[in-house]
Amino acid sequence: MGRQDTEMLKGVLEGIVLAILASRPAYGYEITARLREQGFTDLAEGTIYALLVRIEQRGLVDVEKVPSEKGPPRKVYSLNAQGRESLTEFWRTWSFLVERLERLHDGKE
Amino acid sequence: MGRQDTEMLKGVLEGIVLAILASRPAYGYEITARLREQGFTDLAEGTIYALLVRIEQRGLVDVEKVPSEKGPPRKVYSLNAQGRESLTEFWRTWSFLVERLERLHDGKE
DNA sequence: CCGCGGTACTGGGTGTTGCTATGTACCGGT
DNA sequence: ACCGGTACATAGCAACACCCAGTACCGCGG
Repeated sequence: MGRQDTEMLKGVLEGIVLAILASRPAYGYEITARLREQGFTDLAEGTIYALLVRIEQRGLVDVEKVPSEKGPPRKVYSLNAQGRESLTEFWRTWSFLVERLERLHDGKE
Repeated sequence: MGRQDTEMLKGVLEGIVLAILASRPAYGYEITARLREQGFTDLAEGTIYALLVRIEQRGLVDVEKVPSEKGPPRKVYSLNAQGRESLTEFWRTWSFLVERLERLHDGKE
């Protein structure tokens, strides 16, 4: 992926992470790995950690430190009520965008 | 629209403008007005002008100055070959994103 | 036993982008 | 003569994803 793609991720990536956490709690390293498997091959590791810090500071997630068998303790994030609200809001905005762009793609205006 | 929305526009807005120019040439003031009509109510005027300057510098559009009946001359932008290529690339990335997010929304992973 | 690779998190600095705010300029109607 | 709508330009700001380097913990092979 190139320059344009990384710009397009802005804002969207947060929604993606919230959506992942909505299905079940997860920690940074795991999220990065999963996203890379799912096609975001160039995703930088530091990006996810920074994003997690941000959404934690905004109170969208709860954090629990869990010891790992294979390295330093994991910070497991889980979506709380405010996070679910934010996710709903994200889907609303996302749907709006998708709808607008579909119209543009079909050349309706 | 709020904070999240403006972040989500990043990168996408360029694709939107390219798509608009693909259907027919247009000038900045006109593009801003059209986008506002189509739901991007909070779109700042300066944003479009800055964006047009950028895509011009990257050689994606051709520019022609056309006198207006109601004000200063318009700078009419039209998509050139390179711009069409860039637009195709944009749609490819966009489709990828839409596909990923659809999967997340349907809770498939 | 010691380095090495995999796991896991952290932090500083950079570039791109959209927003805010302000300024310039042209025109017609009152 | 002024005001509002048309039309463009730009300097400064904040947010975000990136790059890069560092820290730390573990098990394994030499």
